[in-house]
Amino acid sequence: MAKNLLIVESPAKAKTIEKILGSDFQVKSCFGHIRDLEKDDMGIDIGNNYQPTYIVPQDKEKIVSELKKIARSSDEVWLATDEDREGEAISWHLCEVLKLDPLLTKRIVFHEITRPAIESAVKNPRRVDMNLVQAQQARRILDRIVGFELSPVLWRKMSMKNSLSAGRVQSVAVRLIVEREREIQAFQTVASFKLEAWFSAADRQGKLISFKAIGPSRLAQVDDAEKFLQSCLGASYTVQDIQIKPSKKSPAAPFTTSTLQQEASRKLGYSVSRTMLLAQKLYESGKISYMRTDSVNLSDTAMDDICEAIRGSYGQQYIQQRRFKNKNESAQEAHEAIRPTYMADPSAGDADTRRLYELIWKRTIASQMSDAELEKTIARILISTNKEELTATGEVLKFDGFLKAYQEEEEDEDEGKGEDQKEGMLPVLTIGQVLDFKEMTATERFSRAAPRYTEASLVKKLEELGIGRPSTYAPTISTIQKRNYVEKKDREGVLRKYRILVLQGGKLTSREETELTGAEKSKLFPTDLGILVTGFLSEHFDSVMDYGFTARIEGEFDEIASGRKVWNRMIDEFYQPFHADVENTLEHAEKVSGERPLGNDPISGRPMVARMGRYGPMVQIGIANEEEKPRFAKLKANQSIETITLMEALELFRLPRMVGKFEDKDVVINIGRFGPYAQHDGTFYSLKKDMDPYTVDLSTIGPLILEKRAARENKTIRLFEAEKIQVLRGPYGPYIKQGTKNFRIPKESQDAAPNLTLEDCQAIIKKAKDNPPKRKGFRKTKKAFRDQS
DNA sequence: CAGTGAGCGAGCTTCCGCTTGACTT
Repeated sequence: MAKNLLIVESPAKAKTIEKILGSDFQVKSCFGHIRDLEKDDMGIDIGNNYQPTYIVPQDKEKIVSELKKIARSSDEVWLATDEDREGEAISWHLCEVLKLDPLLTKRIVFHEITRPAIESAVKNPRRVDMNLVQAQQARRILDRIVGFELSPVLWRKMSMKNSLSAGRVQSVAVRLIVEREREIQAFQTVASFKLEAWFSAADRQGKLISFKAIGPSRLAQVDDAEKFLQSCLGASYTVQDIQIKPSKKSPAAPFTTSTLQQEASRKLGYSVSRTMLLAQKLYESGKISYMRTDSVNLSDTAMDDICEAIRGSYGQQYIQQRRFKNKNESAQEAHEAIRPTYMADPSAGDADTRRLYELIWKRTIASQMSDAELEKTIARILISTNKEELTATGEVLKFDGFLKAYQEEEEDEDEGKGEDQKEGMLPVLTIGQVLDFKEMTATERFSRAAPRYTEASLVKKLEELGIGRPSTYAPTISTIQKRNYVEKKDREGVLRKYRILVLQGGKLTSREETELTGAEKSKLFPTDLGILVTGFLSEHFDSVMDYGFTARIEGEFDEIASGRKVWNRMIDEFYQPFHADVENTLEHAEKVSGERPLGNDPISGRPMVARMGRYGPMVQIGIANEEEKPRFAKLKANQSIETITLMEALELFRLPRMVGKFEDKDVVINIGRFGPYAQHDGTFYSLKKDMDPYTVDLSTIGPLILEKRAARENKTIRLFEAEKIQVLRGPYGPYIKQGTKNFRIPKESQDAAPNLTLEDCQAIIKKAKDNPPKRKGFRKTKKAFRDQS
């Protein structure tokens, strides 16, 4: 038995550290937080200075009892959780659970898993920092209060039934998307004309190449553009001035969680959750350092390793060591940047994992490489017939530097960027040279609204605002989609006409062309629900919904951490006004349904509205209390309460729809809880994605019925009719169905499913009933509790 | 599980931040 027990958060780290520390230490991991606030009564005694009640969640009981056991038989327990607010709190909870005195227990920290870092940490133990622990406790309690007081307000005041939620992070994330959408809707496109002239001249080898010069400024009206081109009729063009400017580009810092998610999205098209899943695999197999980090720092050993790799792959002249500073104020820097464990390690795993590894490898190596050196040439060209001048710009790469390994992907955030930037080489020009003119064009261009967020650009924005942490970006993005506040969608673009005026061969002509605009891929759109909930929360809880709220309270947490503020006083200052808003809203706010009048139904003359119903967005004909009952119809997936027209709404009432007879029985089409379906002979058949319930006919439904019927028969492996027992093929392999209940077949019998006898099946069912599956979650539900007693 | 949408009221839901597997019908 080892004398010392050392506890870290992550099991993968535990293994590495144990190797470094040798036989004196047994290193175990606690898998993150081991206690959390109880859920009943929020786990906070509001009237008693916000005293928290902590419990060990059910899924942590096992690890806690194991740690207790080992701690008892060890001489000394060392706490080596991460060096940030959460890590400090985990250490304190470990003290509480393992009955250690936080004032006496050794607490050590390191930011990198290297032998020198760990050996020096062990030589310099400190104690648990109770101020920091209290700052974490304040953070935890505030988040619980916000979440558990706001969510119930939504349950009461919103007109839909699903389990709505609100929180400090998720509600602001949704707000960003809702407001971006508003901006885009309100955006007024402005057209202008961009001037470009084409010339040709000889390059160094004497070969003629053509190059472009751009006009002095954009012209607002087509008349202005025409006038300008006209004024250039018969002009000659002379090089007036040439400027040569050296410039350089520097590599980006190594990856943090947020920048990795952004680049993997831009370069590889991965969702943030996919990136994190693959990164986790790489981390667990020892390929990369820890993947949830906000630090751009690299350890000294890593820097040496990287320089060695640069020397080997590119040569000494490509090395330029750099230390990057974090621009982010909210960063806690408990870990290193994300980097390969060993630069010499080749990539491995499946294609997707490999691509992510290579991205990390290249970004890491580039971060320690030389600047790229460029030479920019700017030539001013005079027009003889007017006072304007044109500018031709060329860029030449003198030394590639880090660009040899890695180039950061451009972001398409701002409008107009990119178009004028693709600069190539200019031919050799001399001052006074008269250029060979080919043509001049004025092309109509349009201003663009800010782009919709992608998952990754939303993460970037949240990080800038200091909202959320590396471990929560991906889960937050999932939550707001799962709650149906936000949808990730593609949108087809529309064709738009634009004009081009051309001056060529002494003649001015004009033509019209079309381009695709507004096409979107994997962008985040707010749903009607998201819009409605955000509007409600912003109206009644503006302080929490403020983009600066998190930054402000983080400042207060810092004051608690430095001992200048008492945690429960800070909570009280927040809680009093916040709770008053909650009470006030519960008492006075109207129920919200987002109702929007559409006009009158031309047949019945009754009023029609679009609004949020209990089961989602819908349109309604008539009013509830009238003699004739109202009629209802659900909105289609791509429609919204804010934009649906009377005509579109009337269309929706064409369901349910009889499309004819199949095998002498009626076929009726409708939309139900689980989407569009056909009903035939008492059986339901879900329509496929490409089948439109409003237009589909018997020629599509007939084959669908036959196909689903065949699939159903194919699903049955064995059938014991008398006992109502079936062996069926399911998405997770074969399973047994008795009446309406399903039973899992043990792994060892799965291959033998086609040969299972009735007795085999009954044995499996009996065994399953005797050993009910364990419930997951923090505590047993009340229902499960009742059922037991 | 598949024609809901009012209102009543039982019983339910809900947060953020640390960590990984367990396990699905």
